[in-house]
Amino acid sequence: MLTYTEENYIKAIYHLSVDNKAVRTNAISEVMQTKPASVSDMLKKLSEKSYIHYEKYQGVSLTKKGKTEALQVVRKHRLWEVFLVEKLSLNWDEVHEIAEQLEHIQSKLLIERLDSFLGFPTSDPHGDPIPNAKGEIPVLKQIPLCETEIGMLCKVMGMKEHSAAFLQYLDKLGLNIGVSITVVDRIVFDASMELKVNNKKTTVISYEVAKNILVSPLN
Amino acid sequence: MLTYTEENYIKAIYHLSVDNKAVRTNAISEVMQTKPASVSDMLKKLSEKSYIHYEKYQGVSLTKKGKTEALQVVRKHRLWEVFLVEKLSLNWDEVHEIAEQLEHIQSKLLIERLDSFLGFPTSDPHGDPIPNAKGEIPVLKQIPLCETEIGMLCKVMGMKEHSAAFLQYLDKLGLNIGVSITVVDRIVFDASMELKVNNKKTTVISYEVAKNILVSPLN
DNA sequence: ATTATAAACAAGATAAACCTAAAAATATTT
DNA sequence: AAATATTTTTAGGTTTATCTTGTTTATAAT
Repeated sequence: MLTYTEENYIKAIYHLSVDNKAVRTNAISEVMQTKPASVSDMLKKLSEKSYIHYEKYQGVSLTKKGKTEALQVVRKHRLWEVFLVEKLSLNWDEVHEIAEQLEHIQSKLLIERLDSFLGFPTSDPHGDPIPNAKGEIPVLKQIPLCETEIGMLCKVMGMKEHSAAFLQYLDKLGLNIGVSITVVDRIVFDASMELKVNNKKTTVISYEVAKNILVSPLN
Repeated sequence: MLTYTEENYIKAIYHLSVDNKAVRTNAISEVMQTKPASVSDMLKKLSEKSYIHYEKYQGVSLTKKGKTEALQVVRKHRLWEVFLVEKLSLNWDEVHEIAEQLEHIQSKLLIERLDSFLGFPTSDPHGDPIPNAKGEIPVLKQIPLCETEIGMLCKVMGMKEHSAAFLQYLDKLGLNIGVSITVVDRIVFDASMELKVNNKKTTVISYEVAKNILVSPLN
Protein backbone atom coordinates (compact mmCIF):
# COMPACT_ATOMS: atom_id res chain seq x y z
CA MET A 1 0.00 0.00 0.00
CA LEU A 2 1.18 3.48 -0.83
CA THR A 3 1.74 6.26 1.66
CA TYR A 4 0.19 9.68 1.24
CA THR A 5 3.42 11.08 -0.21
CA GLU A 6 4.07 8.12 -2.47
CA GLU A 7 0.63 8.61 -3.95
CA ASN A 8 1.44 12.23 -4.60
CA TYR A 9 4.69 11.33 -6.33
CA ILE A 10 2.96 8.79 -8.53
CA LYS A 11 0.32 11.35 -9.37
CA ALA A 12 2.95 13.93 -10.21
CA ILE A 13 4.74 11.48 -12.49
CA TYR A 14 1.45 10.69 -14.16
CA HIS A 15 0.70 14.32 -14.85
CA LEU A 16 4.21 14.90 -16.15
CA SER A 17 4.04 11.92 -18.52
CA VAL A 18 2.56 13.82 -21.40
CA ASP A 19 4.03 12.30 -24.52
CA ASN A 20 5.51 8.94 -23.54
CA LYS A 21 8.77 10.66 -22.74
CA ALA A 22 10.54 9.63 -19.57
CA VAL A 23 9.93 12.07 -16.73
CA ARG A 24 13.02 13.82 -15.43
CA THR A 25 13.98 14.02 -11.78
CA ASN A 26 14.17 17.80 -11.82
CA ALA A 27 10.66 18.12 -13.20
CA ILE A 28 9.34 16.02 -10.36
CA SER A 29 11.31 17.94 -7.76
CA GLU A 30 9.79 21.15 -9.03
CA VAL A 31 6.23 19.86 -8.83
CA MET A 32 6.79 18.27 -5.44
CA GLN A 33 8.65 21.28 -4.07
CA THR A 34 11.61 19.21 -2.89
CA LYS A 35 15.26 18.83 -3.81
CA PRO A 36 16.22 16.51 -6.66
CA ALA A 37 18.11 14.33 -4.18
CA SER A 38 14.89 13.66 -2.31
CA VAL A 39 13.25 12.69 -5.56
CA SER A 40 16.02 10.21 -6.30
CA ASP A 41 15.36 8.63 -2.91
CA MET A 42 11.70 8.29 -3.63
CA LEU A 43 12.25 6.98 -7.15
CA LYS A 44 14.40 4.21 -5.80
CA LYS A 45 11.66 3.31 -3.36
CA LEU A 46 8.90 3.40 -5.95
CA SER A 47 11.03 1.36 -8.31
CA GLU A 48 11.61 -1.31 -5.68
CA LYS A 49 7.86 -1.49 -5.18
CA SER A 50 7.61 -1.67 -8.98
CA TYR A 51 5.39 1.32 -9.50
CA ILE A 52 7.86 2.84 -11.94
CA HIS A 53 10.42 1.89 -14.57
CA TYR A 54 13.64 3.47 -13.42
CA GLU A 55 16.97 3.57 -15.15
CA LYS A 56 19.47 5.80 -13.48
CA TYR A 57 20.00 9.13 -15.21
CA GLN A 58 17.33 8.23 -17.78
CA GLY A 59 14.20 9.46 -16.08
CA VAL A 60 11.20 7.39 -15.13
CA SER A 61 7.87 6.17 -16.42
CA LEU A 62 4.99 4.47 -14.67
CA THR A 63 4.60 0.71 -14.80
CA LYS A 64 1.17 -0.70 -15.46
CA LYS A 65 0.72 -1.07 -11.72
CA GLY A 66 1.86 2.51 -11.16
CA LYS A 67 -0.41 3.89 -13.83
CA THR A 68 -3.37 2.07 -12.36
CA GLU A 69 -2.61 3.61 -8.99
CA ALA A 70 -2.21 7.06 -10.48
CA LEU A 71 -5.45 6.81 -12.39
CA GLN A 72 -7.31 5.82 -9.25
CA VAL A 73 -5.98 8.85 -7.43
CA VAL A 74 -6.88 11.12 -10.33
CA ARG A 75 -10.29 9.50 -10.50
CA LYS A 76 -10.89 10.10 -6.83
CA HIS A 77 -9.66 13.66 -7.03
CA ARG A 78 -11.95 14.54 -9.89
CA LEU A 79 -14.99 12.75 -8.52
CA TRP A 80 -14.61 14.63 -5.25
CA GLU A 81 -14.30 17.88 -7.17
CA VAL A 82 -17.58 17.17 -8.89
CA PHE A 83 -19.14 16.43 -5.53
CA LEU A 84 -17.81 19.60 -3.95
CA VAL A 85 -19.00 21.81 -6.78
CA GLU A 86 -22.27 20.18 -7.70
CA LYS A 87 -23.52 19.01 -4.34
CA LEU A 88 -21.87 21.35 -1.87
CA SER A 89 -21.87 24.41 -4.14
CA LEU A 90 -18.25 25.24 -3.59
CA ASN A 91 -16.47 27.36 -6.16
CA TRP A 92 -14.03 25.82 -8.56
CA ASP A 93 -11.14 27.68 -7.08
CA GLU A 94 -11.96 26.39 -3.61
CA VAL A 95 -12.17 22.69 -4.38
CA HIS A 96 -8.66 21.77 -5.41
CA GLU A 97 -7.06 21.89 -1.97
CA ILE A 98 -9.89 19.92 -0.42
CA ALA A 99 -9.81 17.33 -3.19
CA GLU A 100 -6.07 17.00 -2.60
CA GLN A 101 -6.95 15.63 0.81
CA LEU A 102 -10.00 13.63 -0.18
CA GLU A 103 -8.20 11.84 -3.00
CA HIS A 104 -6.25 9.85 -0.43
CA ILE A 105 -9.25 8.34 1.34
CA GLN A 106 -9.07 4.58 0.96
CA SER A 107 -12.30 2.78 0.20
CA LYS A 108 -13.23 1.24 -3.08
CA LEU A 109 -16.86 0.98 -2.06
CA LEU A 110 -17.00 4.65 -1.16
CA ILE A 111 -15.77 5.70 -4.57
CA GLU A 112 -18.12 3.35 -6.40
CA ARG A 113 -21.05 4.82 -4.53
CA LEU A 114 -19.87 8.37 -4.92
CA ASP A 115 -19.55 7.83 -8.65
CA SER A 116 -23.07 6.48 -8.82
CA PHE A 117 -24.42 9.25 -6.57
CA LEU A 118 -22.97 11.85 -8.93
CA GLY A 119 -24.48 10.13 -11.95
CA PHE A 120 -21.22 8.72 -13.36
CA PRO A 121 -19.79 12.03 -14.52
CA THR A 122 -17.21 11.90 -17.30
CA SER A 123 -15.55 15.21 -16.57
CA ASP A 124 -14.75 17.34 -13.55
CA PRO A 125 -15.60 21.02 -13.02
CA HIS A 126 -12.47 22.04 -14.89
CA GLY A 127 -13.47 19.99 -17.91
CA ASP A 128 -10.89 17.28 -17.31
CA PRO A 129 -11.94 13.68 -17.97
CA ILE A 130 -12.63 11.32 -15.07
CA PRO A 131 -11.10 7.86 -15.45
CA ASN A 132 -13.61 5.08 -14.84
CA ALA A 133 -13.25 2.32 -12.26
CA LYS A 134 -11.09 0.33 -14.66
CA GLY A 135 -8.81 3.31 -15.23
CA GLU A 136 -10.07 4.03 -18.71
CA ILE A 137 -10.17 7.68 -19.66
CA PRO A 138 -13.27 8.70 -21.58
CA VAL A 139 -12.68 10.53 -24.83
CA LEU A 140 -14.48 13.80 -24.41
CA LYS A 141 -15.72 15.56 -27.50
CA GLN A 142 -15.15 18.93 -25.95
CA ILE A 143 -14.37 22.03 -27.94
CA PRO A 144 -13.90 25.67 -27.01
CA LEU A 145 -17.17 27.54 -27.36
CA CYS A 146 -15.58 29.82 -29.96
CA GLU A 147 -15.34 26.90 -32.38
CA THR A 148 -19.07 26.18 -32.49
CA GLU A 149 -21.40 26.94 -35.38
CA ILE A 150 -24.45 29.17 -35.33
CA GLY A 151 -27.54 27.28 -34.24
CA MET A 152 -25.58 24.67 -32.37
CA LEU A 153 -26.90 23.36 -29.08
CA CYS A 154 -24.29 22.41 -26.53
CA LYS A 155 -23.55 21.92 -22.86
CA VAL A 156 -20.94 23.67 -20.76
CA MET A 157 -18.42 21.08 -19.59
CA GLY A 158 -15.64 23.14 -18.02
CA MET A 159 -13.31 26.11 -18.33
CA LYS A 160 -9.75 26.58 -19.46
CA GLU A 161 -9.18 29.68 -17.39
CA HIS A 162 -9.68 29.33 -13.65
CA SER A 163 -9.09 32.79 -12.24
CA ALA A 164 -11.59 34.01 -9.67
CA ALA A 165 -12.38 37.06 -11.80
CA PHE A 166 -13.25 34.95 -14.82
CA LEU A 167 -15.35 32.49 -12.85
CA GLN A 168 -17.24 35.27 -11.14
CA TYR A 169 -17.96 36.87 -14.47
CA LEU A 170 -19.32 33.61 -15.86
CA ASP A 171 -21.36 33.16 -12.73
CA LYS A 172 -23.02 36.51 -13.31
CA LEU A 173 -23.92 35.44 -16.85
CA GLY A 174 -25.28 32.14 -15.59
CA LEU A 175 -22.69 30.31 -17.66
CA ASN A 176 -22.09 27.50 -15.20
CA ILE A 177 -21.19 23.91 -15.77
CA GLY A 178 -24.02 21.77 -17.05
CA VAL A 179 -25.89 24.72 -18.49
CA SER A 180 -27.10 24.36 -22.08
CA ILE A 181 -26.21 26.95 -24.65
CA THR A 182 -27.58 27.75 -28.08
CA VAL A 183 -25.35 29.74 -30.37
CA VAL A 184 -27.63 32.47 -31.70
CA ASP A 185 -25.22 34.60 -33.69
CA ARG A 186 -21.63 35.58 -34.28
CA ILE A 187 -20.65 39.16 -34.75
CA VAL A 188 -18.11 39.19 -37.56
CA PHE A 189 -16.57 42.50 -36.54
CA ASP A 190 -14.95 41.27 -33.32
CA ALA A 191 -15.87 37.58 -33.38
CA SER A 192 -18.04 37.99 -30.27
CA MET A 193 -20.93 35.59 -29.83
CA GLU A 194 -24.58 35.87 -28.97
CA LEU A 195 -25.85 33.01 -26.85
CA LYS A 196 -29.06 31.74 -25.39
CA VAL A 197 -28.42 30.33 -21.94
CA ASN A 198 -30.70 27.50 -20.85
CA ASN A 199 -33.11 28.55 -23.57
CA LYS A 200 -33.89 31.73 -21.68
CA LYS A 201 -31.50 34.59 -21.13
CA THR A 202 -29.62 35.93 -24.14
CA THR A 203 -26.07 37.18 -23.62
CA VAL A 204 -23.16 38.39 -25.65
CA ILE A 205 -19.63 37.33 -24.83
CA SER A 206 -16.30 38.23 -26.36
CA TYR A 207 -14.21 35.85 -28.45
CA GLU A 208 -11.64 35.78 -25.67
CA VAL A 209 -14.23 34.54 -23.22
CA ALA A 210 -15.67 32.00 -25.65
CA LYS A 211 -12.19 30.60 -26.15
CA ASN A 212 -12.01 29.67 -22.49
CA ILE A 213 -15.33 27.89 -22.20
CA LEU A 214 -15.34 24.19 -23.04
CA VAL A 215 -18.55 22.79 -24.44
CA SER A 216 -19.80 19.48 -25.64
CA PRO A 217 -22.16 19.47 -28.66
CA LEU A 218 -25.57 17.92 -27.95
CA ASN A 219 -26.49 15.63 -30.87
CA MET B 1 -2.42 22.31 14.29
CA LEU B 2 -2.86 18.71 15.33
CA THR B 3 -1.46 15.70 13.54
CA TYR B 4 -3.62 12.78 12.54
CA THR B 5 -2.56 10.77 15.59
CA GLU B 6 -2.89 13.66 18.00
CA GLU B 7 -6.46 14.11 16.81
CA ASN B 8 -7.13 10.46 17.48
CA TYR B 9 -5.71 10.70 20.98
CA ILE B 10 -7.83 13.75 21.75
CA LYS B 11 -10.86 11.99 20.39
CA ALA B 12 -10.12 8.89 22.49
CA ILE B 13 -9.76 11.01 25.61
CA TYR B 14 -13.03 12.71 24.79
CA HIS B 15 -14.87 9.42 24.44
CA LEU B 16 -13.32 8.10 27.66
CA SER B 17 -14.32 11.20 29.62
CA VAL B 18 -17.72 9.93 30.59
CA ASP B 19 -18.35 11.28 34.04
CA ASN B 20 -15.87 14.07 34.64
CA LYS B 21 -13.42 11.57 36.00
CA ALA B 22 -9.82 11.90 34.90
CA VAL B 23 -8.94 9.49 32.10
CA ARG B 24 -6.26 6.97 32.97
CA THR B 25 -3.22 6.26 30.85
CA ASN B 26 -3.96 2.56 30.63
CA ALA B 27 -7.47 3.19 29.32
CA ILE B 28 -6.07 5.33 26.55
CA SER B 29 -3.38 2.81 25.67
CA GLU B 30 -6.05 0.17 25.29
CA VAL B 31 -8.17 2.26 22.96
CA MET B 32 -5.18 3.42 20.95
CA GLN B 33 -3.61 -0.03 20.81
CA THR B 34 -0.24 1.16 22.03
CA LYS B 35 1.87 0.74 25.15
CA PRO B 36 1.19 2.95 28.17
CA ALA B 37 4.67 4.41 27.77
CA SER B 38 3.72 5.72 24.35
CA VAL B 39 0.65 7.29 25.84
CA SER B 40 2.74 9.07 28.47
CA ASP B 41 4.83 10.55 25.68
CA MET B 42 1.82 11.80 23.85
CA LEU B 43 0.19 13.15 26.98
CA LYS B 44 3.27 15.23 27.67
CA LYS B 45 3.09 16.59 24.15
CA LEU B 46 -0.60 17.34 24.28
CA SER B 47 -0.16 18.95 27.66
CA GLU B 48 2.59 21.23 26.35
CA LYS B 49 0.28 22.27 23.55
CA SER B 50 -2.36 22.78 26.24
CA TYR B 51 -4.98 20.45 24.85
CA ILE B 52 -5.17 18.56 28.14
CA HIS B 53 -4.84 19.06 31.89
CA TYR B 54 -2.14 16.67 32.95
CA GLU B 55 -0.96 15.89 36.45
CA LYS B 56 1.42 13.01 36.64
CA TYR B 57 -0.11 9.81 37.95
CA GLN B 58 -3.50 11.52 38.17
CA GLY B 59 -4.86 10.92 34.69
CA VAL B 60 -5.91 13.60 32.23
CA SER B 61 -8.87 15.67 31.16
CA LEU B 62 -9.38 17.88 28.15
CA THR B 63 -8.89 21.62 28.39
CA LYS B 64 -11.46 23.89 26.80
CA LYS B 65 -9.24 24.05 23.74
CA GLY B 66 -8.89 20.28 23.67
CA LYS B 67 -12.59 19.71 24.06
CA THR B 68 -13.31 22.08 21.21
CA GLU B 69 -10.91 20.13 19.00
CA ALA B 70 -12.42 16.81 20.03
CA LEU B 71 -15.93 17.99 19.37
CA GLN B 72 -14.97 19.15 15.90
CA VAL B 73 -13.54 15.74 15.08
CA VAL B 74 -16.62 14.02 16.47
CA ARG B 75 -18.80 16.43 14.53
CA LYS B 76 -16.98 15.68 11.31
CA HIS B 77 -17.08 11.95 11.92
CA ARG B 78 -20.81 11.92 12.50
CA LEU B 79 -21.67 14.25 9.66
CA TRP B 80 -19.72 12.07 7.26
CA GLU B 81 -21.52 9.02 8.60
CA VAL B 82 -24.84 10.64 7.83
CA PHE B 83 -23.59 11.44 4.36
CA LEU B 84 -22.38 7.92 3.74
CA VAL B 85 -25.60 6.32 4.88
CA GLU B 86 -28.16 8.78 3.60
CA LYS B 87 -26.59 9.90 0.36
CA LEU B 88 -24.37 7.02 -0.63
CA SER B 89 -26.59 4.28 0.80
CA LEU B 90 -23.81 2.53 2.67
CA ASN B 91 -24.73 0.30 5.56
CA TRP B 92 -24.14 1.42 9.11
CA ASP B 93 -21.56 -1.21 9.71
CA GLU B 94 -19.58 -0.09 6.67
CA VAL B 95 -19.33 3.60 7.46
CA HIS B 96 -17.26 3.76 10.59
CA GLU B 97 -13.91 2.95 9.04
CA ILE B 98 -14.44 5.39 6.22
CA ALA B 99 -15.56 8.11 8.59
CA GLU B 100 -12.42 7.47 10.62
CA GLN B 101 -10.49 8.71 7.61
CA LEU B 102 -12.83 11.47 6.55
CA GLU B 103 -12.96 13.02 10.02
CA HIS B 104 -9.40 14.25 9.53
CA ILE B 105 -10.03 16.26 6.39
CA GLN B 106 -9.25 19.89 7.14
CA SER B 107 -11.64 22.47 5.77
CA LYS B 108 -14.09 24.47 7.77
CA LEU B 109 -15.95 25.50 4.65
CA LEU B 110 -16.36 21.90 3.55
CA ILE B 111 -17.96 20.89 6.83
CA GLU B 112 -20.26 23.91 6.88
CA ARG B 113 -21.51 23.03 3.43
CA LEU B 114 -21.76 19.34 4.15
CA ASP B 115 -23.83 20.13 7.24
CA SER B 116 -26.14 22.31 5.20
CA PHE B 117 -26.33 19.75 2.37
CA LEU B 118 -27.44 17.11 4.85
CA GLY B 119 -30.09 19.41 6.31
CA PHE B 120 -28.31 20.11 9.60
CA PRO B 121 -28.83 16.67 11.09
CA THR B 122 -28.77 16.43 14.88
CA SER B 123 -27.89 12.76 15.10
CA ASP B 124 -25.87 10.24 13.17
CA PRO B 125 -27.02 6.84 11.86
CA HIS B 126 -26.25 5.26 15.21
CA GLY B 127 -28.44 7.74 17.02
CA ASP B 128 -25.53 9.68 18.51
CA PRO B 129 -25.85 13.47 18.66
CA ILE B 130 -23.89 15.65 16.25
CA PRO B 131 -22.19 18.66 17.87
CA ASN B 132 -22.95 21.89 16.04
CA ALA B 133 -20.32 24.24 14.60
CA LYS B 134 -19.86 25.86 18.01
CA GLY B 135 -19.31 22.48 19.62
CA GLU B 136 -22.66 22.40 21.37
CA ILE B 137 -24.24 18.98 21.67
CA PRO B 138 -27.96 18.95 20.97
CA VAL B 139 -30.11 17.37 23.63
CA LEU B 140 -31.91 14.61 21.79
CA LYS B 141 -35.25 13.57 23.10
CA GLN B 142 -34.67 10.03 21.98
CA ILE B 143 -36.22 7.05 23.68
CA PRO B 144 -36.18 3.35 22.92
CA LEU B 145 -39.20 2.41 20.85
CA CYS B 146 -40.35 0.07 23.60
CA GLU B 147 -41.06 3.06 25.85
CA THR B 148 -43.57 4.72 23.55
CA GLU B 149 -47.35 4.88 24.10
CA ILE B 150 -50.03 3.51 21.83
CA GLY B 151 -51.02 6.00 19.17
CA MET B 152 -47.71 7.84 19.33
CA LEU B 153 -46.15 9.11 16.12
CA CYS B 154 -42.38 9.10 16.06
CA LYS B 155 -39.32 9.04 13.86
CA VAL B 156 -36.53 6.47 13.82
CA MET B 157 -33.31 8.18 14.87
CA GLY B 158 -30.86 5.35 15.34
CA MET B 159 -30.16 1.95 16.80
CA LYS B 160 -28.48 0.70 19.94
CA GLU B 161 -27.52 -2.63 18.46
CA HIS B 162 -25.32 -2.52 15.34
CA SER B 163 -24.83 -6.13 14.35
CA ALA B 164 -25.22 -6.94 10.67
CA ALA B 165 -27.95 -9.47 11.45
CA PHE B 166 -30.02 -6.92 13.33
CA LEU B 167 -29.59 -4.21 10.72
CA GLN B 168 -30.51 -6.57 7.91
CA TYR B 169 -33.62 -7.61 9.77
CA LEU B 170 -34.67 -4.00 10.23
CA ASP B 171 -33.94 -3.32 6.61
CA LYS B 172 -36.35 -6.05 5.61
CA LEU B 173 -39.04 -4.47 7.75
CA GLY B 174 -38.35 -1.05 6.26
CA LEU B 175 -37.39 0.23 9.70
CA ASN B 176 -34.64 2.53 8.54
CA ILE B 177 -33.45 5.82 9.93
CA GLY B 178 -35.75 8.72 9.23
CA VAL B 179 -38.79 6.51 8.78
CA SER B 180 -41.92 7.53 10.70
CA ILE B 181 -43.65 5.05 12.95
CA THR B 182 -47.10 4.97 14.51
CA VAL B 183 -47.54 2.70 17.49
CA VAL B 184 -50.70 0.79 16.70
CA ASP B 185 -50.87 -1.68 19.55
CA ARG B 186 -48.95 -3.47 22.27
CA ILE B 187 -49.50 -7.13 22.93
CA VAL B 188 -49.58 -7.51 26.69
CA PHE B 189 -48.66 -11.18 26.63
CA ASP B 190 -45.09 -10.76 25.39
CA ALA B 191 -44.82 -6.98 25.18
CA SER B 192 -44.39 -7.14 21.42
CA MET B 193 -45.51 -4.14 19.40
CA GLU B 194 -47.61 -3.53 16.32
CA LEU B 195 -46.37 -0.66 14.20
CA LYS B 196 -47.37 1.24 11.13
CA VAL B 197 -44.27 2.10 9.11
CA ASN B 198 -44.43 5.30 7.07
CA ASN B 199 -48.22 5.17 7.39
CA LYS B 200 -48.34 2.14 5.14
CA LYS B 201 -47.01 -1.25 6.03
CA THR B 202 -47.99 -2.76 9.38
CA THR B 203 -45.46 -4.93 11.22
CA VAL B 204 -45.06 -6.64 14.53
CA ILE B 205 -41.75 -6.60 16.35
CA SER B 206 -40.64 -8.18 19.61
CA TYR B 207 -39.92 -6.21 22.79
CA GLU B 208 -36.26 -7.07 22.40
CA VAL B 209 -36.16 -5.46 18.98
CA ALA B 210 -38.14 -2.41 20.11
CA LYS B 211 -35.64 -1.89 22.92
CA ASN B 212 -32.87 -1.41 20.38
CA ILE B 213 -34.58 1.12 18.16
CA LEU B 214 -34.19 4.75 19.17
CA VAL B 215 -37.04 7.07 18.23
CA SER B 216 -37.85 10.71 18.65
CA PRO B 217 -41.52 11.60 19.33
CA LEU B 218 -43.04 13.91 16.70
CA ASN B 219 -45.02 16.63 18.50
C1' DA C 1 3.91 -1.82 56.19
C1' DT C 2 4.11 -4.60 52.44
C1' DT C 3 2.82 -5.74 48.03
C1' DA C 4 0.64 -4.98 43.69
C1' DT C 5 -0.65 -2.08 40.08
C1' DA C 6 -0.24 1.94 37.36
C1' DA C 7 2.26 5.41 35.39
C1' DA C 8 6.47 7.78 34.21
C1' DC C 9 11.17 8.05 32.71
C1' DA C 10 15.26 6.89 30.13
C1' DA C 11 17.21 5.44 26.25
C1' DG C 12 16.72 3.96 21.97
C1' DA C 13 14.40 1.83 17.60
C1' DT C 14 11.99 2.60 13.44
C1' DA C 15 10.04 4.77 9.54
C1' DA C 16 9.09 8.39 6.40
C1' DA C 17 10.50 12.17 4.27
C1' DC C 18 13.62 15.49 3.96
C1' DC C 19 18.39 17.87 3.48
C1' DT C 20 23.57 19.26 2.10
C1' DA C 21 27.65 18.32 -0.19
C1' DA C 22 30.31 15.68 -3.22
C1' DA C 23 30.74 12.47 -6.98
C1' DA C 24 29.27 10.59 -11.27
C1' DA C 25 26.82 10.54 -15.54
C1' DT C 26 24.98 12.94 -19.31
C1' DA C 27 24.38 16.95 -22.33
C1' DT C 28 26.06 21.07 -24.44
C1' DT C 29 29.30 24.13 -26.16
C1' DT C 30 33.41 25.32 -28.15
C1' DA D 1 36.93 15.57 -29.08
C1' DA D 2 37.74 18.23 -25.03
C1' DA D 3 36.04 21.31 -21.87
C1' DT D 4 32.30 22.98 -19.50
C1' DA D 5 27.73 22.94 -17.77
C1' DT D 6 23.82 20.58 -16.21
C1' DT D 7 21.47 16.85 -14.23
C1' DT D 8 21.21 13.11 -11.31
C1' DT D 9 22.82 10.07 -7.90
C1' DT D 10 25.16 8.74 -3.68
C1' DA D 11 26.63 9.20 0.93
C1' DG D 12 25.80 10.56 5.11
C1' DG D 13 23.06 13.02 7.88
C1' DT D 14 18.62 15.61 10.25
C1' DT D 15 13.96 16.03 11.68
C1' DT D 16 9.64 14.57 13.16
C1' DA D 17 6.39 11.41 14.74
C1' DT D 18 5.50 7.51 16.99
C1' DC D 19 6.42 3.49 19.32
C1' DT D 20 9.30 0.14 22.08
C1' DT D 21 11.66 -2.22 26.34
C1' DG D 22 13.37 -2.02 30.78
C1' DT D 23 13.65 0.41 35.07
C1' DT D 24 12.08 3.52 38.56
C1' DT D 25 8.65 5.93 41.07
C1' DA D 26 4.05 6.89 42.68
C1' DT D 27 -0.41 5.45 44.15
C1' DA D 28 -3.74 1.95 45.73
C1' DA D 29 -4.95 -2.33 48.03
C1' DT D 30 -4.27 -5.80 51.39
